[in-house]
Amino acid sequence: MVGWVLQVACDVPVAVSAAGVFDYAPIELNNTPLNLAVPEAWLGHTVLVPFGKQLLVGIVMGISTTSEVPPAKLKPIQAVLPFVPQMSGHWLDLVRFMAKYYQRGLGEVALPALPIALRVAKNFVWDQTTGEMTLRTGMRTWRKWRALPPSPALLNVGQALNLTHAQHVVLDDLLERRHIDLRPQLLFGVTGSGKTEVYLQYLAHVLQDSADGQVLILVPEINLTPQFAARLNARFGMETVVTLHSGLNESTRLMNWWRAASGQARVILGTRLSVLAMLPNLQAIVVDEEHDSSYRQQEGVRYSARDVAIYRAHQLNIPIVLGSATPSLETWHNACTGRYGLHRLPERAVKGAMLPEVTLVDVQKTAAQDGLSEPMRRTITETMVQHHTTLLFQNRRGYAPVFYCGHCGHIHDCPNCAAHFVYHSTTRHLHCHHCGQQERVPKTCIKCGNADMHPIGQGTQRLEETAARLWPKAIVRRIDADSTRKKGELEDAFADIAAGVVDIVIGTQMLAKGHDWPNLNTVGVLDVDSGLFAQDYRAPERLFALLQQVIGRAGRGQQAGRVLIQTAFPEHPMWTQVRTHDFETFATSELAVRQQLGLPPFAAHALLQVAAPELKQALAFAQTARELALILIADHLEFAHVTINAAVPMNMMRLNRQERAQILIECPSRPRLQAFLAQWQGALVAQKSRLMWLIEVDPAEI
DNA sequence: AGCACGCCGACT
DNA sequence: GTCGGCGTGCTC
Repeated sequence: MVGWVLQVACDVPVAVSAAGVFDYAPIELNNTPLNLAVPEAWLGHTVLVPFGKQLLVGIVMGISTTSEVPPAKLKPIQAVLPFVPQMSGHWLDLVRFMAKYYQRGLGEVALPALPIALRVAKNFVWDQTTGEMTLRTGMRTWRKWRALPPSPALLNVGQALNLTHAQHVVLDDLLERRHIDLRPQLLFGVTGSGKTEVYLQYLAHVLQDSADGQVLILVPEINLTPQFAARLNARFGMETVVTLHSGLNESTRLMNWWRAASGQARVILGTRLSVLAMLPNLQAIVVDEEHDSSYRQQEGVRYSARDVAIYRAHQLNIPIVLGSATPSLETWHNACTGRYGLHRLPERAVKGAMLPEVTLVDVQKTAAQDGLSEPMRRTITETMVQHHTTLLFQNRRGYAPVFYCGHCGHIHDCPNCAAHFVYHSTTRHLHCHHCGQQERVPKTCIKCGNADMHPIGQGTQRLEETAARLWPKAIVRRIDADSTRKKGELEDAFADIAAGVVDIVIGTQMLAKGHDWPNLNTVGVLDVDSGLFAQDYRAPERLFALLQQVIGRAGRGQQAGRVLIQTAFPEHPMWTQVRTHDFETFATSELAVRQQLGLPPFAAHALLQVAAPELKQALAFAQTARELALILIADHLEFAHVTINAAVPMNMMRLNRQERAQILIECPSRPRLQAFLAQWQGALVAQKSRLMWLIEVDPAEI
């Protein structure tokens, strides 16, 4: 018997093993130089292990000379996987940190970081002729790439754009600080101020510093910003750059991940999942649009890719740049207090381009017919006459958000969720936007049998219909999640808009991000009033950011842009800062409110979420959890400032036939909250409840 | 989470 | 007589 064991992380829930690792006996295997004499060499290797009746992929997180498990129960590992690069010690530390911070098992964090093809044990097969282990997909491409050295970066400075004075100042400052000031650096630049060019030239310098260094660029959604990838390819070379996002097919994703993890690719452009990629020689990180909610993983481990990126940079002692026109209040607070560096780009980079003029249209005074007020219609017509493009922002897809019986007043709701059905004219069906349920439109009311059924309210489809009716000659394009299901459709629409051939673009927030359309000089904002009064404390922050992004699409070319916002509440204080593009005043007043109420960033939050077929079951478990928490607090002096709120039904109480309840936990000190959560988690696991529950750290919504 | 075992209703 | 429903229990 060998005197030590391998601690292997497998993707099983915390309820199975709080630590998330399982002990296995190492054995001598063919086809691997790993042996029993050098235990440390096994660390970070991806292995195949028997687990119950199944075979799982796991990662060796540690080695130990002792084990809680009786030796007779220890199983031997089955194989060391030959295609997966050995994970670095830094990467293993990152996984340990995340597991601890987000209260999850090591395997739940570590395995989702691998491409799907590598997580499934069945994908690994023994080649009968050679006796070697092979992968079901991607072997040919892998053989092509594996022997290649790190790709050289082209660093074609000839392609670099000329910087404005302000961009120069920021770039020089960032470059100067990159070895001496490793605080995260916030690049606070208005829309159209040329943040991207600053990132590119900054990263070019970082890549010049070392022959095999890597840089990571995080973006919220790659599909919406294909220009970014094209620009990186042009600047650094196709061989140098890889993209990592969930839209890639499995084999491309596998290969791109492998090229990043082996150190071959030098520039990694990716969405939130790429922050977990193994990058053996990472030298700098850029997080573009750092405030964007897409950085939050909503399934599995609920991490914030931005926060993980900041940890990663700190851990490696490398610089990180966060960019935004509307930073998150956490980030802004850190910049104001000096924990982060702050760099400003207050003006647009295109010569003469100004931030657009913003006008409010009071729809209480000027009634909006079919959602469009008279001033809005006139402005659209004027814009068309000038051969420019109007963007109408309607942040609600479908035809109408409510399907209503005029006789009895019944509203048709989704049977699975606590949500109204949305009427879609394209499919002539009622859709649930939460669970995907679709139903035929009932001919008569299901409640009273009357045939007086009609859609109420406005979505993008209805607006598209209205626009086509009011401007029959106009070329109208609707862009939302429904209009762009087919591959390539979105790109085509974007190309048309960029070419300036579209008169009216109608879209949801999909349109708000990152596009540069010089011919677009009018933006109409419809129907955002609900955001002014939402109950979530982050709602004003989100609305302000969204409005700035949308407004920022106007007037990026030579012509001045203009923005019309329809509202029934023109006296609402937020409009003053929206009209003057004054993020700083907005942020200062919001932060004052947060401080007064003891909300983040002045306190740390966590949420216990429980789901069950019946609300009372969910509430009962939450109630038990609350009592366990109160006992912990009573028994531990250090938990005195942890506040446990009442167990309440969640905002979206019912989702997918599951009733949901939650408890909010607040604490002024993050380390204490962490310590509390760890103990509470243990007590909850010990309940052995079969209900679905989880702890979310730093929840986005409460 | 998977995957087994285990004990009760409608079926070739 | 069995096929299969999902309750309960285990996985180094």
